Amino acid sequence: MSVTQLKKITKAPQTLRDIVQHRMREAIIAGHFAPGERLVERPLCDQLGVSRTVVRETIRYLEAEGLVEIVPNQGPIVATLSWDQAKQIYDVRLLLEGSAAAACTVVQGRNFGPKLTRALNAVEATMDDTEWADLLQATTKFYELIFLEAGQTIAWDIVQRLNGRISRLRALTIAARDRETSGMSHMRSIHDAILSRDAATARAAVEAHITDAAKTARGFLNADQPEVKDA
Amino acid sequence: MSVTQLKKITKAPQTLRDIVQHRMREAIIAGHFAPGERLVERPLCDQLGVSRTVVRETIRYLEAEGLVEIVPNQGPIVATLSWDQAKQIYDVRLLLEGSAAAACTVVQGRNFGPKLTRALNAVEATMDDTEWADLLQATTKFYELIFLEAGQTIAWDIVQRLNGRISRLRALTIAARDRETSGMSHMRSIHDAILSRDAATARAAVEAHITDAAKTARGFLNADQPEVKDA
DNA sequence: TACGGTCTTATGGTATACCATGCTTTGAGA
DNA sequence: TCTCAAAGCATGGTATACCATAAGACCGTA
Repeated sequence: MSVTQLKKITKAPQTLRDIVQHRMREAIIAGHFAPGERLVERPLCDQLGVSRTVVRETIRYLEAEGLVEIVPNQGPIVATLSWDQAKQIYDVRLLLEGSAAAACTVVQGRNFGPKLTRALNAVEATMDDTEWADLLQATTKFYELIFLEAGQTIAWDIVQRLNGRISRLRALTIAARDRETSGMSHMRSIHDAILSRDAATARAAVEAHITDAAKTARGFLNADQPEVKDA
Repeated sequence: MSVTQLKKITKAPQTLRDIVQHRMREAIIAGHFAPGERLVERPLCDQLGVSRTVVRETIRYLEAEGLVEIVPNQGPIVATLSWDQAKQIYDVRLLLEGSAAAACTVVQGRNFGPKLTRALNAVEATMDDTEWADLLQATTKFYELIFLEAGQTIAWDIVQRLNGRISRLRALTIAARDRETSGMSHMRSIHDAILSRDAATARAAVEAHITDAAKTARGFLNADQPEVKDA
């Protein structure tokens, strides 16, 4: 391949901001920062080895993403998550992912089936991993395939952003192994329904998957912070 | 009310960033900047009378919102909108707004009816205004009531953000007066269905409203930029 | 005249120093 | 021990200097 030359020309203009953004997002999602924890600029600069400008811009971006909140006269903190918010997020995912799966049954191309099957197998393969991040990534890839095949890139962006906000919950639900087996069976149902082009069943399977995850998550979140956030 | 005292204590910690952010967002949404137009930092600093830092952070935020795109090695431009993207946005709105209206039929409080009626009347009142922004705002308020009553604040955030990205289209569709009357009748249907707690009809009315708007928008966008954006 | 290489310039990107403000904490005095 | 003031700290905000790069102008040569 002459990709080498092309790569050189189209060389990744990955800016420092992008790297820092990615790193911080990952750090928050991975739970490296606790929710509510303050994100003090200058220490972050030291840790990351970049200037304040970069950190500040990154924080702005993550604020817009909902991963970071700004406390007036105090600065940025890692966004906290109430059960009410989490429930709303699961509700939106229910709509978007259900719709994507249904659309996918109609518009899927001829080589989509094998790809989806491979993705499902990848999920199953990571099931026994000790590293929960791998399973999370495999699951993400599975859904990404569905959204992209349905041509719903914007909805996928929204879902990904929402997933970032409930990443801690997702990690917790994954840690619950008993749920995983049911999660796996749900995903198999989704896979089968899509390949047999059964829109209604596909949507139902997705909704079952998410409802199940939400139910598991609720237990954790209620135990975590039982107090109700006022309006 | 002792609001005065409270106001003083809780005095708006509105930072410069917030102001600039708001101003620029409004400017883009109002069409003051053309899509694809470059947002050169230093001139913006001069125009707004602020430093580059503020402008840059604002641009990061708007980038995350999807209002601004970054062209590698060139800098930020006002986001462009292809018909495919617009269609996706209308599709997501279809799901979220339909769902909100349906939920609203169930959970609405006793004083919600009058409020919704007032909002509907406000829309009708602005119908003859020359200023399209007023009608847009009244329409927004109408839907906001529905989302908040349904307790779907996150979905409302998403819809608002999406609306920002298709603001030009919304302005154009509003300029088409013939659509407005039908839009008004659609909103009246939504209003009536919600108040009579008829979920299915409410959802259908919302979907009719959006589908209609999308159809009108399509004409404008196809005329605007017929070329297809490559993947 | 046309082509190609170099130089300038404008812009994005980064780093750093500085000031004002508002918490928070700590310490001194009552 | 309690209270209040002052100092420290973190942030918001600003200005500026520096580098890299991309685009365009300019000039020299064929």
